[in-house]
Amino acid sequence: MGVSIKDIAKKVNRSITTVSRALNDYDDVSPKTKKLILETAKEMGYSPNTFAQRLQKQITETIGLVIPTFSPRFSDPFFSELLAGIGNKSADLGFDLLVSTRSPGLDEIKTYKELIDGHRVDGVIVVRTRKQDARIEYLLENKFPFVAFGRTNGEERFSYVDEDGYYGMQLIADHLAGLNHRIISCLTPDPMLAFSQKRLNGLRDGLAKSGIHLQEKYIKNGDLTQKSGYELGSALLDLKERPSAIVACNDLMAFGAMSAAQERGLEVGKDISITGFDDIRCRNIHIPP
Amino acid sequence: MGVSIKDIAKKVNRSITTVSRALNDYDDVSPKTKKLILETAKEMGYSPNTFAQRLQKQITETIGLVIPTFSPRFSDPFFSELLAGIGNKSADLGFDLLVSTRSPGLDEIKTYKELIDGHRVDGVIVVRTRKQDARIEYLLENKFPFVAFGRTNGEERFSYVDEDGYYGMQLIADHLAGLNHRIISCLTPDPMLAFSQKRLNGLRDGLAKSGIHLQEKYIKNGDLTQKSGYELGSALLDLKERPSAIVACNDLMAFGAMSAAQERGLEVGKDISITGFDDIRCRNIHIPP
DNA sequence: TTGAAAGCGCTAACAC
DNA sequence: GTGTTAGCGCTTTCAA
Repeated sequence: MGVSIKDIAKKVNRSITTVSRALNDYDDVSPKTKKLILETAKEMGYSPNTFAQRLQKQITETIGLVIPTFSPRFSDPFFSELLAGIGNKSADLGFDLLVSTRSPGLDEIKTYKELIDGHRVDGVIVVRTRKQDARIEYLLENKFPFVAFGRTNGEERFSYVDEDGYYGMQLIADHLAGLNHRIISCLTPDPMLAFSQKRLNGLRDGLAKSGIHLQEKYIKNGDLTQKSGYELGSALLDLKERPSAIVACNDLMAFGAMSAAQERGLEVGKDISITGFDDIRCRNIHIPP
Repeated sequence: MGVSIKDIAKKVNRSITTVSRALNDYDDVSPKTKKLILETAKEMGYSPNTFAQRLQKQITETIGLVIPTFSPRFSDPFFSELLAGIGNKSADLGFDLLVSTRSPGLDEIKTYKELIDGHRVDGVIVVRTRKQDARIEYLLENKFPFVAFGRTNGEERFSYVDEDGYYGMQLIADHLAGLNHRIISCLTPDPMLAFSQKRLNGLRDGLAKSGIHLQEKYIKNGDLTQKSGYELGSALLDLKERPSAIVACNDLMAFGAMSAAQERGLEVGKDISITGFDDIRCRNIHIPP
């Protein structure tokens, strides 16, 4: 094990109390002693035992993040950036980030239980909020601090960060209506995800304002991957009555749909309109001519 | 705070020692007492304070993972799957996974220092090994347990998990030579990455066996992204003497190069050969006709 | 300005 | 089989 305040205390001939105070920059330590202690500490390569500190202070300085892995959304660049953002900010604030990856279901809830009951984290971040979210129910029941990325279905009993998918989709609807599209299709994610319905509703309502009806058969559920976008896009484009616009609920599916269109000799942006949602980095290479 | 063994001890009228022993399933506790204690514990919703346990046992049951974020390799599906694999396995083994995201450089090393000196982790996983790797030097110097994903430059002073990129590229070289390609190009990642050189050497040596010389001007450094593959691929395809094959060091760059080829009216798999490396999931949608 | 002592929740020698 | 005691490394009253 490493150097402890006890070792420092012995070396400088002071009590561990004084050492602790000096180290924590209390002002009831003489400048001289403080200086001596600080120097000795550095010299001896001291660094505090996190667990001892946390046990004593009864806090963890740790944020929990359980990543749901069931759909490949996990490997979405959007998600990676989210993780990087959370990771960097946590580190900057001096918080540890405790990450688990679990598939939705019992194991997932069990992981939350362990984090909470074992006092391992001060709070958690819930990502990929679902319409009916067992994780959130559990946290709410246990009055445990958390922030969700995405709202659940209209409820606001907790803190969240979210984008306005409903409004965003309306903008898209307006844009497409302005381009005189009549048959418009939509690629949605797993309907269980909270943002799925919001975006779909936004599109539906937005189109309705322009007198366009979004037909059920032109709505396809995918899993947010490029592959899914390609497959569903292909299916849509092979319909007798082909849609003239494809609205994808995320960028990755939009890319997939673009591939499908190109494969059929369609020029994206001219013969067909395809929209995404996220603004991920690699979009540039897919900008239509 | 939650229930402690003290609370249980009081309730069942036993010493905390006995409670601790019962909870840890020692066999010097009478079955009756053990049963009573276990039931009471469950009833009271007891779960051990992880920090107290760790402080006492002097272990952390935690693995550290510092993700380098400087290049977008981070949002590579390949990398996401790696993370999911590490995350799931850690959880299964009862280990916490402490994740930081830092750009290579001083902050990164500082983060390692903090993890190690603060006794926060039992060991770390080093990912995206570099040819000259300050992280590994630091860990080696401090004799701290770690495993690297990828070897450094030929050295084997530590444990690692790695693929045989040299051999893999030779297979590719053989394949391309068999297709009678003469001008072959290569898209590499940042040369600072350990696997970069291995793969390039494998390709170079493999081609040499078939009497093909891999020319320097046909080797382009990118950053492993699709965008990078697109840009470098475009540059290569716009050369007067256009290569008939593009060997990308990862799948994402290969996809980018494919887009570049398609944009120029080339049919991938017929007019030009393009190879990747990784076997990421979404590859399917890019299978040439 | 400093130190002694208690205690965070737990485990583990050592007695009885 | 059970309890007493010490101690992991640290912070924080309370006295001096």
